[in-house]
Amino acid sequence: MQKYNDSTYAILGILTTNCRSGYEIKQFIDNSLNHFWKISYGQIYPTLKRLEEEGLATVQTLVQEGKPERKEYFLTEKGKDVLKNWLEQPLTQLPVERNEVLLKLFFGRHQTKEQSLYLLADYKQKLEKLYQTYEGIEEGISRHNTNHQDAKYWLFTLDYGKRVTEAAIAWCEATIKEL
Amino acid sequence: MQKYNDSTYAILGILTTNCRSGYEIKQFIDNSLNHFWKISYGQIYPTLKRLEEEGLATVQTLVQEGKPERKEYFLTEKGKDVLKNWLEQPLTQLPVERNEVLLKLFFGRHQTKEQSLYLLADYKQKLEKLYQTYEGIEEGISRHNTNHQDAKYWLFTLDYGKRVTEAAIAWCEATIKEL
DNA sequence: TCACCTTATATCTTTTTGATATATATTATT
DNA sequence: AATAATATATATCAAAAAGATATAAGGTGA
Repeated sequence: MQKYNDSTYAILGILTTNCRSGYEIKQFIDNSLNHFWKISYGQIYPTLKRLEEEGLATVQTLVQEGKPERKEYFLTEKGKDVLKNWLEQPLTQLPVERNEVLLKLFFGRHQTKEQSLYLLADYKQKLEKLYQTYEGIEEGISRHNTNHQDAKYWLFTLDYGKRVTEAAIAWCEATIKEL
Repeated sequence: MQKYNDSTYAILGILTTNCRSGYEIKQFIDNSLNHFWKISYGQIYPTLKRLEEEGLATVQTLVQEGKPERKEYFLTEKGKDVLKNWLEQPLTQLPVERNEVLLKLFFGRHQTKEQSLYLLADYKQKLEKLYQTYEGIEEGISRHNTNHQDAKYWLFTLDYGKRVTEAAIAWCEATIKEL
């Protein structure tokens, strides 16, 4: 069987919700997947094209008045199978993080203490804001989508974001003290 | 002043330690930066070339017998300035994570409960192994490099890794229970 | 001694990102 | 009312980064 990258599977998964066009998929990603999987248009459009070429999805082109034309994609049985199959595989690699703060702190010897402290305080503040964002989304889901079939799983991923962010905030505090 | 990306600054920083060639830099990254900043050869070599072209570093080519020739890079004053200047700037973006497990769990509705449980158990196990790796590196630094000027900062970044990993492990446990 | 693995160095291809393009609709400002 | 700015909707393209492959030598085990 052909091999696809994880972003392709993410798009397959999103097509099981009612997002059909590249634009809609991008919206969905930005709203729901953003904290653990970002995808740009430059990936989405070529991927959709490939899905169609390889029979994992079908397209329908809609000519809309006043708007650019819109291509709607629908999963085929084969597409659903490929998604299911991927879901069954255990993960191949641990998550990768790129952390600019750690990178700067790593070379902290070339900074003054004040600079390092400022760096950490600023980071902490941004993390706290992020945490609040998570809480907001969580509340939104709990309020409006409680009976959505996917809601349960969405909340799990948010909980992950909250816990990890919380740990990072605690690290900031501890490191500020130790500096 | 020219703009550079963060990997360039990472390489500038590494050149302040005694790593001089592309190969050595890669080793250093894999050993010390890996958990928050991965860089491939495909970035390192072009970056070194550019550093030289723009006067941030100088090169010396050594012909070695029995081995490919080796280019050694040395930071110039300008290079040191550019690094210092970057260290002073606050962070521009929060760290980005790509988490395959969350991606799969997000589409958990298409899985059986057993599959999700297995996914989480497997993830948890990998995280625990990672945690142990951090502890190992931490011990190594504490034992051999306590008086290295950079050691303190290296330990901070490791502490971050440990705390965040710990939080992720706790999330696995909680989610397994809730499923 | 041959096959395989590791070290050391570097390049090339594919993926991904980030920026730009186009066209219309809507809202805000002078 | 005219103009400007912003948002929606769609898509492509150039540049950066990751991952795979290349080369050359040395070491190791059967």
